[in-house]
Amino acid sequence: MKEIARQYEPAGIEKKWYSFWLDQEYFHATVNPDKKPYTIVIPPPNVTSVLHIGHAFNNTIQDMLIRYKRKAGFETLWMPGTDHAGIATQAVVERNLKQTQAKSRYDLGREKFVDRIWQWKEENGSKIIEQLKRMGCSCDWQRERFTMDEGLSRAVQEVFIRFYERGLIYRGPRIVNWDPASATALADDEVDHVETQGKLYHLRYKLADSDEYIVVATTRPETLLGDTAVAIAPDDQAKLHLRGRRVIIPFVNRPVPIISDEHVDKEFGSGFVKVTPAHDPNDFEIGQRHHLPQVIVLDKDGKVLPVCQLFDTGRLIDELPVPADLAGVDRFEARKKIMAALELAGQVEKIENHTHAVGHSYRSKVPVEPYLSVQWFVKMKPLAQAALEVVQDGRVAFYPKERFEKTYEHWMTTIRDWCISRQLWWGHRIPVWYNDAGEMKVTLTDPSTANEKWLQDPDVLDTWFSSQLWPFSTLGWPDQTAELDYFYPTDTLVTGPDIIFFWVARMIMSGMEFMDEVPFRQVYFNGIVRDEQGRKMSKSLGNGIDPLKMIEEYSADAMRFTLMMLSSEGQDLNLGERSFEIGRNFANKIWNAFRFLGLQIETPDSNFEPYREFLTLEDRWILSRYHRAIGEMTRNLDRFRLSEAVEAIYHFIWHDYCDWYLEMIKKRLYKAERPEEKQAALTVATCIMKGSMELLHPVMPFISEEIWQNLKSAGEESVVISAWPEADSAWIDESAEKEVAFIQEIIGSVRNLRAEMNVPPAKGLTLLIQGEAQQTEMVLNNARHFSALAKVEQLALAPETLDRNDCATFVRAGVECFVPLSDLIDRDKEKQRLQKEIEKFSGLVRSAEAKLSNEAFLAKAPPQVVDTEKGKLAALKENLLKLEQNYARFA
RNA sequence: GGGGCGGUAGCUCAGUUGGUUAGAGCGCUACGUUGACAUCGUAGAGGUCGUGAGUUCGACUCUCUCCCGUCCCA
Repeated sequence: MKEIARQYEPAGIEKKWYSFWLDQEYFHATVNPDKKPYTIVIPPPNVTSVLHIGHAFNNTIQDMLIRYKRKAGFETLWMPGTDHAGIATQAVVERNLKQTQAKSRYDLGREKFVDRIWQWKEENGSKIIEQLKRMGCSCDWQRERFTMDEGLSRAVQEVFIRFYERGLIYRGPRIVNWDPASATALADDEVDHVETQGKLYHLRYKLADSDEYIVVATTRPETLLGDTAVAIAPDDQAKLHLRGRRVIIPFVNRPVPIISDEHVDKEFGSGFVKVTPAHDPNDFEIGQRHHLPQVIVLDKDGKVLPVCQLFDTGRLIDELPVPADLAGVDRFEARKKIMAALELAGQVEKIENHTHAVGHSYRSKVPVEPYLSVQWFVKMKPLAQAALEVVQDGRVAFYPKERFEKTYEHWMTTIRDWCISRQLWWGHRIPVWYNDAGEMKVTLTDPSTANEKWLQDPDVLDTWFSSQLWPFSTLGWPDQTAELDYFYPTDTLVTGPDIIFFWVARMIMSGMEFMDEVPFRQVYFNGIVRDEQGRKMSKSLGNGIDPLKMIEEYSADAMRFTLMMLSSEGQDLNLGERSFEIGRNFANKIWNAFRFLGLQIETPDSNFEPYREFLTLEDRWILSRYHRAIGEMTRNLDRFRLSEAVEAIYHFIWHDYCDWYLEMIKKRLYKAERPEEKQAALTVATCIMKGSMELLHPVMPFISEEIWQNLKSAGEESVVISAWPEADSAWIDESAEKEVAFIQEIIGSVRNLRAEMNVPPAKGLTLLIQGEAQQTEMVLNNARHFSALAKVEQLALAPETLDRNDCATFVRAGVECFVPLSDLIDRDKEKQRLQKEIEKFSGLVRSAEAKLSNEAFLAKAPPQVVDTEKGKLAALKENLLKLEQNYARFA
């Protein structure tokens, strides 16, 4: 074979094979009734995103599954694409506009601004797709979709209309989570609760008809502008006499009633709670129960309105004046001003420190403002039932099961309606039209005529409203396409647990509603990638790892392998940059094993059948181990124990194949007596190497292809499409495995003795043995391995005349081993060594004896367990006895 | 406040029907370039399995208590 580099050089190799695969269209899936389909839809990354290590991890898992299934004979579709990401994308382009032209989106106007976002998307939106290709992802790029494609947009409009017609969508005034930074509503699950050090302000509210005052505790004094009641707990005996009386809101001097409501906790604060129905979700509900009016205090940017708006039963009935120096002031500034005024007026009782969880926008990170506004909602309860059932009965299986099923069940049973309207310009426009008469039409197209003008609802839909359709909208729905029929339901979804509600739950709901079938059969939740100290990676901490840098430094294969090796099912993984050495070193190891073969091979041949009669112990052993590795790898892939699958191939290649097998065949390769002996070893070695590349391919696609191509036979094309190996029990050879394990143990002991007695590695040794014929023969038959692996130059039965006093000794499985060391032996050291061995064995003997002398154990443990224990004890005792004899003789 | 998850070697983690001499990788120590590989080889040190109790002949494994960490929900 040609020259092979001493070190694996991945850069050129990765590029070469990826474009080969694309040319061959291996990743393109077609409707093929002769094969079973296997489908994964990618969690569409935002168009704004660049590949981070979390993406790399998530997509490595998907690629591993897809490549495995492709080799296992399925028609595999990995559907790729990107998400338009409403707020994020709009924010990026807005910022950009501001920086380059110092303009706002309002300066441009809606149409021009949206054009501009499209332009930005065309220029920048496929960055992450190119990065996925660098990783080796085998997506069907010909089918790539975008959530604002024409087809997917049609699916969104269609779903909105159908939901509306089924009475599942409604519009109304509600308290929503308002993001003042982006001036839009958010869904409940787009709010992060952040533990915040705040204050609890105790304020004096005067009673209307006396000079007495009560003390109200609040975390948000600025909302007192919108108070319409003060509430106490219904069981608060000390305060009940005040119910029905009126108090004066300080600062604005407006009288409001004292009511009682079960929401109030009499133990919290002072037991008096101010009620601000337009600016707090709980207060909103209290207001509903007591028919309180609502006062809107803040505008869409979180600033105090010039005049507050008083609503009653949904209608604006009055306007309340606001002190001039507060109008237009930001909510947090307003808090300071109001508190300063109250201090002056002597209406502050006290201020305490108070830690509480404050809702923050997951996008803009500012505190969310509960805000009364008119929004569109989807009723969740009717959809949740079916979605809950399919998970409970296993039609959708979660991995790991326990952990996320509980989370999912809890959410599904306490689910609240979903606010889907967003006050943004980038996204799917709500297909609703209004005329001057205040009438409303829900329809796909503009109903305007020459004499009647209809205006479309200005809002767009929540991004998740379109991504919830991803598993079927990408396959052509609402059209009944052949793809939809063939590939839906998809098989496996791989995603992070952080979007179980945002996305996973909603896909299940909409899948059940519109397809009458689950969107996927399995959901694998991957863990979160953290830094070495277990912290989340973030821009602000600067502890992120750039996957592309890792690919350049260590190779894509190395990155993929490392991620998979270090992650156990659903568990977070902690990672430092040096972790990727694991994958790089492994690739290099494989490369050199291949290089070793290459130096021996003229033309690669992995068919060892013609040499079957020349197969030796180690050949039978490695074939047996190989078939076990196939079984283990396959089983673990099938049950999503991906790190265990990867570990199986790692251990097999590195330790079984390289450490032992290749070392054991060297003599045959270099000094075979007959050419067939060499050929037998070489073809078995080649066969196993090639097979290992098949197993390795899902996780390390590039190096496996490179090596496989060098070992393939005529007519074979690519490891991408060659058949997944099958574990064949005919090749499992128990006796070969036992025999090799036995000689491995003795070789290990000789090496250990060499190290402990400071015998130089280069010095040959003599090994003399004594024991049962069956065992000693096994050792003698493998003299060539002792010579190659432990530099034992002479191996024989111990003669009667042996002077054991000159020997280092050890006992393994009943075989006594003597290594004459007359000139080298350090008697004190040897005694110490024996003493250590004796201690170890006597410990084991003691614990086994303790067990067996326990009457209860003998009576109650299963007989099989007792027998095993007895056998164990006998063997241990025998070893111990021999050790003690040797020790006695030595002294 | 409610719930989930985790606490096993210096570090990161396996240990899935209770019986193992409790494992792996990295790191560490010693030795070592014999014709694949120093991105390597050989050997070794290192753990009262968070705490306390309980169930059992037997607990890293099952039950409960508490402590610590972490995430989600209110």
